[in-house]
Amino acid sequence: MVNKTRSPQRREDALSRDRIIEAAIGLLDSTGEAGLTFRALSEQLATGPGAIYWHIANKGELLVAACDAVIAATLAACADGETPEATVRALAVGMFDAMDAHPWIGSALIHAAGQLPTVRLFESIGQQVRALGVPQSRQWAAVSALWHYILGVGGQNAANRRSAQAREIGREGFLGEASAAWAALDEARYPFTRSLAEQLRDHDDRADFLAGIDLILGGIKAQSQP
Amino acid sequence: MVNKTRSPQRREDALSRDRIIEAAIGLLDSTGEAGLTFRALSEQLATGPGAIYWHIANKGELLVAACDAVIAATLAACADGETPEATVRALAVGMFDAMDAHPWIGSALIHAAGQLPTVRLFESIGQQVRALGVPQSRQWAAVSALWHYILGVGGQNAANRRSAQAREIGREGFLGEASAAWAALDEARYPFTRSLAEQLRDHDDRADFLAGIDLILGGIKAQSQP
DNA sequence: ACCTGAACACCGTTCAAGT
DNA sequence: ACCTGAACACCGTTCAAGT
Repeated sequence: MVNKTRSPQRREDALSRDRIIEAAIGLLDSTGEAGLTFRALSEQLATGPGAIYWHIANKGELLVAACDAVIAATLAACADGETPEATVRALAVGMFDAMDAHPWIGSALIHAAGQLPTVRLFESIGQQVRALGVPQSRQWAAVSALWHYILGVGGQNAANRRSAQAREIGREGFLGEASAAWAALDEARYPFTRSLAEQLRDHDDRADFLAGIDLILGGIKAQSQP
Repeated sequence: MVNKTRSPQRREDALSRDRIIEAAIGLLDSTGEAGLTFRALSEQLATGPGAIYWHIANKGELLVAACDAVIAATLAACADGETPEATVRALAVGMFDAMDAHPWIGSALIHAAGQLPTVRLFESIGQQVRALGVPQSRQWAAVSALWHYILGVGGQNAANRRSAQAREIGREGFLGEASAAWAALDEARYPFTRSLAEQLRDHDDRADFLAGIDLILGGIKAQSQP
């Protein structure tokens, strides 16, 4: 009759690392990076700010843990494609959608350099690059290009979101303003940017992201068979 | 005898937007992003924290302005190469070195989404992509890929620097630890990352960065002549 | 016009004290 | 073992008061 497993029978509402991370993700999603404070978090968990420190060392660790929970779930949900290329695309799209649903992931990933969530992602990309048949000596460059590109897009999208949110305009309003600003640039100094003003307003983030992935995949292929 | 230009004859040590930005850059370089506070800055300028607000709206604007000063100087110093490809490489290397000398630039650029410094960089890349002969319909994707890649590397390098600085180990110490961590990963779950542990320790950031640029340039060329 | 510096409303984090 | 919440040492920003 004695329960040998030492799973403690806690009150339903007991604090735990996982419950804290879950609440942190919710707070980050709903109020953005600036909205995650130990006071707001502890209020949501019906406790004091100090309680959280029993389970988590500091805010940095909390952010990395929240990021890792999302990344792990995202990578696990990415189905393998028919070809390595298709799998890379599925992985990239999965990451894009995760960063779109959780705009704080981009900057969290950058701050988590070298830690668990980045290793997960690096490994997933690396396995597919291997599967593509890229020779050893060029694997590093190939993974690095895909990796930095994905992080760059994530960071940029997150910044755009934050900017739009701060000024209480939606995606359309943000793109409209940015497009107008580009159109108003000095023709002599900014001819290229100016010419893309319209394209900026109408572009599709997701499709453009994938186009970039394909471009890099094309570069990888071109290197292998010159 | 009357001086019609209204350039005021200020005391040498009068505050100005430019002097504030200059001091901010110095503080960011020497103490990192966390070291830039209005108190530290005003102390360095021998004034009170409130004085700065007469010249600059808030901290965000200060960071963008500091970033813009560095970017403008960097782009101006990039010499044109013999070919568009060479110019893209010169531009990329210039940005890499700037981000290496001022590790805070990476995250500042990401936060400055859509503002002056990013427009400058976008324009510079765009003009070279045009010069490469990329057709209109593919210019956006090409610029976007280079752009996000450069930002991604900048953000990542900045994070690595900050991490190394926080733990008071140098670049070698940081890479040594990271390499050891990769080598200690579970072979079954992280075969790719594990296999690159040694390469991580010995790699050359700058050369790898350029390899990525070349890979993307290769992808752009491959798209144009399939 | 430009600067001063105290004051306000926040932070992350610590820690004695409780259960 | 786990939680409480007051307290500490900071922030960015404001603003009456000065020159």
